[in-house]
Amino acid sequence: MPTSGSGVNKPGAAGAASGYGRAAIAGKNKTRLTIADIAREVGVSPSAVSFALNGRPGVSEATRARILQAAERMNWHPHSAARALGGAPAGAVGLVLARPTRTLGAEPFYAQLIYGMQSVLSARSVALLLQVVDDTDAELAVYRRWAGEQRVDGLLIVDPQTKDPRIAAVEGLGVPAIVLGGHGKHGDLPTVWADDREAMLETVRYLAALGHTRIAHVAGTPAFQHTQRRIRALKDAAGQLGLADTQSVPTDFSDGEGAAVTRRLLSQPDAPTAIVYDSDLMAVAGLGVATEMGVRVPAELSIVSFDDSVLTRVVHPKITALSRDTHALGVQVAEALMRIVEEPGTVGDIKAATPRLTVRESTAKPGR
Amino acid sequence: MPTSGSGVNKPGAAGAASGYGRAAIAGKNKTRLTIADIAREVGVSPSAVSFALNGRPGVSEATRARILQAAERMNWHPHSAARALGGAPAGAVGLVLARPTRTLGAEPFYAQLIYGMQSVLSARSVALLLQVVDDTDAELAVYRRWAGEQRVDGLLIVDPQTKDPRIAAVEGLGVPAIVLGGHGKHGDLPTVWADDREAMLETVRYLAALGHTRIAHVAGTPAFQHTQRRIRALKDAAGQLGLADTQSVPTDFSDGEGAAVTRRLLSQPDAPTAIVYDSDLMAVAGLGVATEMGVRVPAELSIVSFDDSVLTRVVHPKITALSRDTHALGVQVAEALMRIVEEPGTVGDIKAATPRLTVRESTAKPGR
DNA sequence: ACGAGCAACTAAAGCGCTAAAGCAGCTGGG
DNA sequence: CCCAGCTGCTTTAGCGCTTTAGTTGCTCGT
Repeated sequence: MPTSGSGVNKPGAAGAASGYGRAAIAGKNKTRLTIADIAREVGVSPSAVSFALNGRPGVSEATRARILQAAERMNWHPHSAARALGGAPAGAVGLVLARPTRTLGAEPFYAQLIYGMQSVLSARSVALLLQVVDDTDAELAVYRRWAGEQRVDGLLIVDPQTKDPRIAAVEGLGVPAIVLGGHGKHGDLPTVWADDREAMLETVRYLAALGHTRIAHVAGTPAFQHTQRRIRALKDAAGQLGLADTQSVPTDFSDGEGAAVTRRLLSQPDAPTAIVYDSDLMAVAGLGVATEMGVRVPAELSIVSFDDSVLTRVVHPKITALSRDTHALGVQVAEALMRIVEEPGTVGDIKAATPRLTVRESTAKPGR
Repeated sequence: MPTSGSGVNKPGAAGAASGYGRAAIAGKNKTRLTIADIAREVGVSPSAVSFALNGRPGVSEATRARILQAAERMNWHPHSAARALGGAPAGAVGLVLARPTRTLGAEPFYAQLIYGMQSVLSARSVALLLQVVDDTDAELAVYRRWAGEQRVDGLLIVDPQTKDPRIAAVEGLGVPAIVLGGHGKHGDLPTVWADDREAMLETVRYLAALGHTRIAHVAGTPAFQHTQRRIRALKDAAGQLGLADTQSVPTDFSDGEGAAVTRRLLSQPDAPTAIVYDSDLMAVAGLGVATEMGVRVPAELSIVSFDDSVLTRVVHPKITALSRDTHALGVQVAEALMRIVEEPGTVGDIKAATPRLTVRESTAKPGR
């Protein structure tokens, strides 16, 4: 493949079109049902059928009705490739997640997001192309391939980083795209973002009001813009409220690091009395560690999760969390994406609802 | 749309090809890079380029090299639609999940499965089309549409039910498909299945060996074949081992029902001393309820999850689970799917690894 | 009553690619 | 020395659809 040395059209690969062996091509010989079949059935020309099916002028209402009936009766569907070849959109949008595949899967966030997107996409019969890759380079290669193959009409870029090479690359490809969670530099691509800063401020204010002064933040990957925003917000809040003893510890978002960092924090001489976790999975892992170490939650330790899902509700005590409706976020993102595909240039940055603090059972006045 | 009354080609819809508004079609006027451009560049005919790029005979090695270089230099990618139109495979496989979208997302199973599949699919540059719908009717409609539109080369059917209308429907469509978890009637479609029965038997034997006699099973949806197999296995095991007091309680797999059923079970006069949950999410929810009710795990109640993921490991006590490598299962499924796409008829039923009991901290001799 | 104008259609071209058929120029066996 | 049989290419057709450019056969205004 021209892109990056390995791929579809390797010289030696003996002509595997899109990754299958050659044998596959032989397969289908059962001729498809085409527009011409309908035309024959109804007794008109193929173009008349096309007009009718697409609601375009050029056929009488009577003929149109007969054609539509015939199409329905014969269970005809337009061949997506044929349409796309004529310049029509591909009818699909793409999402690439760049993570080592084994560690993903436990985070409900993307799953929720995708399901939310689906409720918009399904309604419009737009397909979602999903790909999970290892790193950003592979992600870029997928974007280039999809763009070149004209497979997608739009892209969703997630987890924008502080200096994100994907933005410029995708802009260069000319594929409409939405950035999720960017609010800084993200080129000319519109973003759907949430006010992490405000959410963090609210959380810290609440914890401070309860009487906590030693607040720790088990953060995510510092490369992510939203992680940065949260770290900065905590620092600012600490300054405003006069909390001397706050800290943000970066992790890779995994439950393992979440647990390890918690263990470390709780072993310190001046252990924090409250911990804010950047993901619900890490919060649950942290709770597990606390339980295991005999640190009572919330009596001795308050826990807040910066993401909410069933996870925070199935454990005991139920975890206080910054909840946002991820499903609704997915809807919002998908709608923005549809919009930018249909009418490029009409979409600006969109601020999603700010995550709100849902107080459950894991937070209380600092004990002892 | 011909299929079921609502869809792409509604008469009044003014010709929205694949769901976008008409405006979208006007968009792209920047002409694509085509095979002809490469041909011109190199000074050969388009077909020579096609031969070269596909590794077919008909060009000299020297010319082939020049063409490949030019293609790479110009960053050319084949237009997927054009290829597909010529009869080549679509380069995509489809997966439909039929669940109310809001309740999904917390179950790591599908996410893990998908990520596992990706490691096979990505390597072959085969895309995954994902759609989440509400019910089986909608699922069938998606299959019909995808087949009609020639969007996918293969399908993965998950959660086979006792009398599953999808099997016959998909067979009728003539699209290669793999059934995940079927092991009963699933037509002529091959299945990748795990031996739930053996897993359940092993679990019950283990619990019985510990001394448990009152064993409850918080099952999933009875319509699913695998749920049925587990229920039957428990009954059989109870018979063999002389356990009088076992029961299976069906649920909808949600954490809510899992918690509710647990609460009910633990409130009975002769409460079970061990509970087997059909999903890790329900197991965690059950553990939460036990903790909340002051029932000590594992001292007073042993808990086993019939599915394993981070969830079972982040809580405290860590939950004993029937673990299988879902990621590996995804790999296996994707490989089977690729195989059946390439060479239909060569794939038989495949038995995946039997889930093995991973004993952690949530099981012990019945206490008091 | 006659051409302009329109409605309702058909014919044909083209999207980018693959594949079958065609066609030069060479080699080599009888 | 001639032509079968290569190799290495080009030409052409065709995938299923949309779309533009016709082509009928009307109606209508004057």
